[in-house]
Amino acid sequence: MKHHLQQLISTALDTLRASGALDCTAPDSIVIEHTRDKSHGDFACNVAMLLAKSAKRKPRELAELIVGALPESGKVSKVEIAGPGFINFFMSPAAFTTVVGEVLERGEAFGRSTLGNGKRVQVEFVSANPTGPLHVGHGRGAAYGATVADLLAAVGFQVHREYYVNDAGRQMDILGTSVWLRYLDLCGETIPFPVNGYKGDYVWDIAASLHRENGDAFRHPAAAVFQDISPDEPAGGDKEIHIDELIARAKELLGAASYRQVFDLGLNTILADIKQDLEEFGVAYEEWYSERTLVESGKVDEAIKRLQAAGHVYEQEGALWFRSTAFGDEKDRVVVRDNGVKTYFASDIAYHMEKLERGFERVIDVWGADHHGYVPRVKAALTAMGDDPSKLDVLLVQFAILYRGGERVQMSTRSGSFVTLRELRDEVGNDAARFFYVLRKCEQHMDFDLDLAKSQSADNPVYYIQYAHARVCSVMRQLGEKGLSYDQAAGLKHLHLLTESHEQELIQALTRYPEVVEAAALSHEPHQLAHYLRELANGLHTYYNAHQFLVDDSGLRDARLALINAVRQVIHNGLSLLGVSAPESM
RNA sequence: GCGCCCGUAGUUCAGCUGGAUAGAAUAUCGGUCUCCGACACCGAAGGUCACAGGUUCGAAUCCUGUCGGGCGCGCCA
Repeated sequence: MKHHLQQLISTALDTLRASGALDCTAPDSIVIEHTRDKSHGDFACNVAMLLAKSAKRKPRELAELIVGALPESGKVSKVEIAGPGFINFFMSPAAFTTVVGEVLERGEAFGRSTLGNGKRVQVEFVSANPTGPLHVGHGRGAAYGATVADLLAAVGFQVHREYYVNDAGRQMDILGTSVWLRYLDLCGETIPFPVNGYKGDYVWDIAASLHRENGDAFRHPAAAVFQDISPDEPAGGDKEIHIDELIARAKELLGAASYRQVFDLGLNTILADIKQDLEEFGVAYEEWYSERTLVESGKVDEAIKRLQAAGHVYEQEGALWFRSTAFGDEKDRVVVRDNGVKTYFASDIAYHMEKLERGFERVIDVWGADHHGYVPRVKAALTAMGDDPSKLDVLLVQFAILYRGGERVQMSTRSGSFVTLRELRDEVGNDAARFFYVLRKCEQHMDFDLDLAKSQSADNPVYYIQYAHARVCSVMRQLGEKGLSYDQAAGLKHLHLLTESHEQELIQALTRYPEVVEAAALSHEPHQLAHYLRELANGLHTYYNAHQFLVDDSGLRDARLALINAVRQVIHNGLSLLGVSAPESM
């Protein structure tokens, strides 16, 4: 509908310019808005006010010209000029009612479009280090990223969902070493566990399975493990040095092959858990991209060479630095440490370089907001290598704060007392979790009320929307029980009988759905869809309370049932994009 | 100290990227089932859009400053 009006205005402007009646610059885009007040018609356009200056005309005068040049349209019943120069469109009722048939005919495809033209977009999200189970912070990134990806796919982009697996690097070494130390403990050694080690119960579990399958094969006396190791923090030492020395000792005592075996058990166990967790959450990926593969394929060295060749790398104090300040970063960044180890940032540069090499026209990263400081340096690296940094969109997701019984749930990664995504899903269910996570703009700090999310009451927006869907299904069941029939084709022929204001409002809401999906996708704002669905559900409940659907007049009955079935379909489609189920009864 | 995000009804949040009288939900108060599911509906009340300037036909929205909250500023990942 909006697109249709844009066409009309655009044609009118072309006509005026061609005839010389108007001399002005072309507008960047023609904005058609839904009016807030129905006395202003159904849609309004502000183009006359925007062009007034360059056309050197008064807005209202310009509006007159445009309206005079508008081509005929069967969908428009009246056009008015109002206020400072708004062009208000009143649509004919028939322009809206055709949507009912469209929804029923297209079914699950209604709302989908080819707007994206098959352009390849990569969406990378979650990408949590496989050093432990996902927690509720990752959950928001998962729900948000999955929904953004699904929305983009719905409007015609070819979407590649990807999880970057940090299976190389120091944190993973710390995990592997933690597993080994717990294993030694299970072997009967007395092990003072490092402050910087991973202390979660899952590390014990992995160590236990290592011990179960290998007996004492990896056992070394505690004395040998800790001989000449610098003291840990409680003993007055540096916890970072302490853990690094323990990692080196593990590699030395175990040898490369055994160390890798312990390391991989930890990695694979946790990664399998993460994959299962996400799958149960309705989050699927096209690819799990391994950092280790990236390193082993030589991509990291290649990226550093490219920076070097471009003259943006220098050596200082034994380390290799990338001059990111030349591209707007706050300070230069190390890519190779003085001990020869490449930094995480180095693989990140290589990873993003490689993403663009794969030919994606858009690359979207969903990051936790605590990583916002990394945006300038990654973009700087792309610029330095001669890539186009504007192809990369980094979407920052704020953390959610959980509330239970009105009290803030305390979480601390340090003490290991974080709430896992799995615990959240078990407590409130997948549907509520998916919905609540995307109910707010991603850059908004969010309060997640656990009690509300699990309450099966009107207060809970998930149940409210799902109930609207179930309610339509229930009416259709009643239809059969009462021995009445429903003829969809006849219903579509009698849509003109739907003259009640509730019916008109519902029909107009249906016409908005494709616009909402499009806007939500392009602006990466799933909350727009969530809010829309709530309004649509409200429209249905209101209608239900005001009118009887199963009336004796078969024409009217068919028309009403066609309408509510169309509403049911749109609720189903919308919830499905959000990863939420649409039950037939509750 | 510097940088990024945020500040809208008692509370949680929208506000279609600068438009017409700032909207929902929730909480509070008052109504509605002999009726397709009351897991619902209707109504009332609730605001100096943090504050102060500026930009223009027009600002919650854009620019500057102040105040308040969150996060980030490693040869960690």
